[in-house]
Amino acid sequence: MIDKSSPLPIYYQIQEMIRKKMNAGEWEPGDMLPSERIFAEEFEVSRMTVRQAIIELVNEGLLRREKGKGTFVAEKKLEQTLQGLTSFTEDMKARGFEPGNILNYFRETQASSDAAKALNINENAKVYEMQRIRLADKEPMALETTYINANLIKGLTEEHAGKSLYQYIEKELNLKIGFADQTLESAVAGKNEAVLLNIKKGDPILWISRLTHLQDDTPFEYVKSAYRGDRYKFSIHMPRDEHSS
Amino acid sequence: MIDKSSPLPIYYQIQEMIRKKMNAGEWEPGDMLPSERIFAEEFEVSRMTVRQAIIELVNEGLLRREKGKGTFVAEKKLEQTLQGLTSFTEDMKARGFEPGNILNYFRETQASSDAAKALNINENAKVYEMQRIRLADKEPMALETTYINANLIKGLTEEHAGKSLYQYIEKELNLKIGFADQTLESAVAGKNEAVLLNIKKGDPILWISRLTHLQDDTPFEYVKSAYRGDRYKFSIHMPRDEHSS
DNA sequence: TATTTTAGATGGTCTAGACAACTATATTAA
DNA sequence: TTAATATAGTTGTCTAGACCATCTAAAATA
Repeated sequence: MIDKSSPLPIYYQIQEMIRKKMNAGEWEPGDMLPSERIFAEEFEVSRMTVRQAIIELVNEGLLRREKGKGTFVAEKKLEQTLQGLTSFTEDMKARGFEPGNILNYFRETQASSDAAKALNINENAKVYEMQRIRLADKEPMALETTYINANLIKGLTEEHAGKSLYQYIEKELNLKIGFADQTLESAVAGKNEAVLLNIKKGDPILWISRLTHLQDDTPFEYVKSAYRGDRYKFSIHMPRDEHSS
Repeated sequence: MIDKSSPLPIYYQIQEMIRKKMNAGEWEPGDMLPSERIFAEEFEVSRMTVRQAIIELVNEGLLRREKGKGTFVAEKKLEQTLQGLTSFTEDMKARGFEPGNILNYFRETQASSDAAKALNINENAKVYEMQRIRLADKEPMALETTYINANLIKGLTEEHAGKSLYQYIEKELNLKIGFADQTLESAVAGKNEAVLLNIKKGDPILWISRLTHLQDDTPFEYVKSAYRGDRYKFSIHMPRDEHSS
């Protein structure tokens, strides 16, 4: 497993081995890894070398160590980052609301003009399109329309509307999600939004558009959400770099 | 300098020592630090212990190492973060507008109710309060009201309204800026905003509130901005963690 | 039975070296 | 003078231990 004559550092080889086992699902979140001493014995290396491998993975957030207990596979960052930042469900829970959904429609269709532009595809290219009313404590909070590039994300069904789309993409399709760009702008409700959100025409709404990309920068999902201005505030924390004098 | 009998780990003490010297300006960006062996000899500790201190500082971005050459103080990232993210001037330049200001007033007064609440001070505590109309290509873009805790940030004058407040705080007062929390919400313009922003009553506006904190978590600045909904979109990039399987 | 003690396992810190890889400088040979 | 070579100094990697602090579970005790 470990090649001591390789030009690759031993600690690096151990790192890669651990990464692989985690990716293969052999070690799952919460699982305890063999102790440093066991690793050292197994690979016939010094414990410090094992530690060097593990410390880096801990810094990356892949592993978690607890003194006196052991080293564990960390919970997936998946939920913490994009998921946490973009999931309506998580957002509402964090605000103390009970999230809910009403699916207006789910269909496979041709891309509309703005969706095609955002997703960087032709106007007649196939997309999945769905519209949901997002509820918080059973009262409408947002009207959300999602467009997904059907040539990239294949095999999507109405079932996925309720579950985690990102999970499906990463686990089933084995694609890596990269980043998302959002824009926020203020507007007033038109007749359509007013009816669906149970507010009056001319009431303020917050338009949030999200364009989600794969790791290779290909956009695959375009979401337009109209949040009720009377119920929703968008919050953002901007940390200063730790290292700045 | 290093207390081996201290309960604080030696590597941690070395870290703190290095941090202090950098903050004190004794070691400036680009400077080469004493080599690991020199440190080890000076403190009479093992070189591995010195390395543990340095490696963490490198991970934090404070130091930079080059094999065969040495360890150096990294360039600082001052302007990149908060400054870039919160400065109207920078924001407008990036959007291709020519930024401008009209100062409506600057005064030292007692904190209003919501400002006091945000800044976590008494309602009769002294604050600097200023209101500016922010222009983009000579046309109103936002109406901005700023409240600053006058007991924390002393000696502010009308002069500072046009210049960089953060620069003054960090360079002159020697305080460290920590982070900022922003909230965005949609609303419609009242009579006052409509007049000052040259729009109609009932037109959409985007309220952006920012609460800026010092490094010790003390809030010192509260800014309420009303952006014209027809001119302004707020953008945010959400990178996925590099390390996620 | 319930509580306390103890033993064993874990990660956290540290040592006093070693050799490899890389960089810059000084020396030597063409 | 120029090019090749040695040298010294740097970080990178690694060893084979050591002791400490914390946690868990088994064993001893009340």
